[in-house]
Amino acid sequence: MKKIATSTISRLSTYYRTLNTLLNKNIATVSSEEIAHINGFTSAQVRKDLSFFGAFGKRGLGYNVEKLRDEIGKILGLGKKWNVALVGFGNIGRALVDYKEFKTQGFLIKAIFDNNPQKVGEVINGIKVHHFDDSCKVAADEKIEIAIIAVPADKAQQVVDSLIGCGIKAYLNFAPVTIKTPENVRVKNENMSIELEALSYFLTRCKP
Amino acid sequence: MKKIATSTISRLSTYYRTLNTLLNKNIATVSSEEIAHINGFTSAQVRKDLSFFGAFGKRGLGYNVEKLRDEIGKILGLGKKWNVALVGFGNIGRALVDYKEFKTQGFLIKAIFDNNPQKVGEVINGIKVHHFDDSCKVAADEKIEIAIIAVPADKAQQVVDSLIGCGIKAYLNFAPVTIKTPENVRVKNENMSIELEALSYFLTRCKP
DNA sequence: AATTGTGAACCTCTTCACAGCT
DNA sequence: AGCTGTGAAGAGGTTCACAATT
Repeated sequence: MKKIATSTISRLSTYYRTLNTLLNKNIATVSSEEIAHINGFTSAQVRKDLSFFGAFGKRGLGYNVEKLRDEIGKILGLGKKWNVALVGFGNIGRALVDYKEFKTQGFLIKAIFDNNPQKVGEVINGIKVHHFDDSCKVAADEKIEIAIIAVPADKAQQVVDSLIGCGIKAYLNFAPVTIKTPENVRVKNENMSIELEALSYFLTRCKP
Repeated sequence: MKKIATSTISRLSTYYRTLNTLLNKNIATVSSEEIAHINGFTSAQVRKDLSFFGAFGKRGLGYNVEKLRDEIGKILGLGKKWNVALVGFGNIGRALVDYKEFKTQGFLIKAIFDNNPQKVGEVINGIKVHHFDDSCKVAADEKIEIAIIAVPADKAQQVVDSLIGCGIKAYLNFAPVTIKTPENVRVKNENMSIELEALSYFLTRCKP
């Protein structure tokens, strides 16, 4: 299969969200120009992104909002529910358990792992906190496909190494370190400090 | 000034973190090859990124860890403390108040804003929750330079519009919407669902 | 001998511009 | 007439490869 840029995939997510919003407003048809304008892209970019996966519009008319939403959902694999494990039940971890957006997009946290004996056994929103030693067994039982890494930076690599051994191939990493994985494993980073530092750079360089 | 790619800036943040780690291990000198290897980049990339800002190494020897760390810190504007406001005191907001990494990188949350009267007046880690109506006054008093947006998606744009009116020019946005701003204002997005959807795409497309 | 700093080559992503449908 | 879909052109970012330096 042709390789698709990660920037294209991330824009598809944005289009998906936009189309859902339009659908809630009972708007039936939309042009690439409108989708672009809402999100600050160009219309050519929108059409090009979609063209990698097929021809979903009608020339002269635009796109059917619901149909395009569903097509993008299919591309992104959002038709199914994904079983997610949360690793690390500190501040970030606790916030993520309550983050509504995950559930609405079909990402269901099915298990929580932590090493702290005081936390093990706790139940939040019906989700049980397990000791990390049991992660492989629980991951298999719950058919976990994605792990969210919310452990301290110096533990992140070993946690991921261990979970790769349990067969988990996709990670959302909140720890501020680069995690090394084999080719067939994917890590996405959510690094809040890096974004803040980009703002710091901007404010420092771009004084009025 | 020459325009620098945002990817370069984000890698500089990574180098900065790497150099701090090396410094803690009392390592005095490092090569571009080593920095690259730790983070999964190429050595040419590391040298090119640095070259936009100056010549910090010694040919044949490499870079002095502490000196390079300080130079990158200077580039990113990390020499000073940044005063940050947190807008929205829900799940995400509460987690961010306790997020240690912000403080260690010099980003100090000085004020919290929320509309909920039950939350207004609350004090966390010595930080007071103010009503959003008072945001301009408090932002001025606390010399706020950066705002973290942790409000629901449908409120994010109006919150930012209002804060731009108070003179805040840099935003870290956790709401899953595209925020429109004038040229001289910068928004960085921290969109966890987009990253998860990229993992969903990967798992769907790249089956073994 | 080792490693930097950098122009040039290369590759990837974005935008243009227009033929082709509706 | 209006808007999509797309090859080609353009812009931007990354890697190469080597002269310069310690």
